[in-house]
Amino acid sequence: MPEQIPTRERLIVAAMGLVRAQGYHATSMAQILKAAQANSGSLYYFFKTKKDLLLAVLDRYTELLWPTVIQPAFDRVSDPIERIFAILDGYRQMLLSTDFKLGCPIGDLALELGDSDPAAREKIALNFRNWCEAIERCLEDGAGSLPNGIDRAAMAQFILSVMEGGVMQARAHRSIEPFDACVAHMRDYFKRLGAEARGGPSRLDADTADRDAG
Amino acid sequence: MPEQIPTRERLIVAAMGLVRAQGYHATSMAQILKAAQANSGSLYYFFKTKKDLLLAVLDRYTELLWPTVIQPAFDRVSDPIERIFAILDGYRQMLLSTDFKLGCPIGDLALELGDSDPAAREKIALNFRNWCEAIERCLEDGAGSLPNGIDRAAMAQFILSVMEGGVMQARAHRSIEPFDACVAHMRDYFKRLGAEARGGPSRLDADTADRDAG
DNA sequence: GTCTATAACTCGATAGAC
DNA sequence: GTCTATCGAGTTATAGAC
Repeated sequence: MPEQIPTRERLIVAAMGLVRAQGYHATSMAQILKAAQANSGSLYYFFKTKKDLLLAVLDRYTELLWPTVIQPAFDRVSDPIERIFAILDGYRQMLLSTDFKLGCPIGDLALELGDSDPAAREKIALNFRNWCEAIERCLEDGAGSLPNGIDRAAMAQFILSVMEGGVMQARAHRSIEPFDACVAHMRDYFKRLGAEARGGPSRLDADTADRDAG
Repeated sequence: MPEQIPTRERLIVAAMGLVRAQGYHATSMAQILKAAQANSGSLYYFFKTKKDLLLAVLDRYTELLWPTVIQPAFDRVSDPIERIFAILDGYRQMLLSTDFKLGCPIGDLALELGDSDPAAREKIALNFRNWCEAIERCLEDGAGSLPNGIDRAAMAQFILSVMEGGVMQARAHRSIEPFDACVAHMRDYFKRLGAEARGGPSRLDADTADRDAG
């Protein structure tokens, strides 16, 4: 972290890294100061409290979502549904490259903080909403592979939940298997949704129609 | 917490409640002592460190899984697949009854602690494994509603991940909607798996067969 | 097993010079 | 904006009497 970078920026980056690796409460201001090579006076010049620094970190994550999580996946893949799986694969690569030490920083904070700080929870929810919006865009662009009238917002929430749960399980077991199982079932689910989209919307809704077809 | 309950037990129960509500690092030994109406000397007579108390709490969760999470759901419902959804509904009721303040205590600790304490992570993983085993039993008993040769362990992992992710999202948004969206999609997925089980395993694997049927 | 007192340290945050 | 020095409270954990 070279010296020409502004102090405020060094503090945010240092806090981001430490909070992500250790959690919020487990990270001390002293650790952040050391990592940022800054002094206590500077930190409290920019941020009134530790909580305010956390809020700045959460704002930074909001800014970083598209350039670091969404856009790289979109650049690699053009098919709208495959873009969703490219985003998921980004998390997979992170799990592997950090030996399961790092997960989703927003998910970590969501569960550690709960509702203890309403402002932080709001920013966490905003990060989740933005993630879902990116997925919704993919679902919209890939509507041809989905049944008509599907609730894309609910589907995006489902995909986010599967990702967060899969990352949690992979870290807890220090194995990529649970995450891969989640993605595989997600793929299977998409396949079945796609089959309905191609075969007509009423087929799977009625058991009799199903038996007639089979 | 009446006085006739042994001190060691009061300490574990107090720690369970506080850690669940606030997290591990945010909970101090002083808080636990006050809640358990015990003194520092007693606590450190039973538990060498704060971490050891946490391990005892995690052991307690292992003991409580069946009597408090699985069995009540099994008692309410007899259909094997519906038992899975009864377990999920237990988490739904908890979210609502606590106004989204409490989630899954194991999931919370999994993300807060990460791999910072290997012994704790192992016990967390054990709790997840036991949860999955209960689900696997349901999948086994309801095998008639599922495609032949489905990987039940992977499916159970998927269901646990969906639950954990759904609980996280519901708490972050202080709304039951994300959780309900997860359950609804899980139901839809089961419906489609059941349709395949009834209609034959090859139907959804081949696009041509699908178009012929529709 | 339980009690009080406290050690030894770290915490978040502040003061005030520069 | 940055520095050093430090405050007061809170932290985990221990000592030693009972």
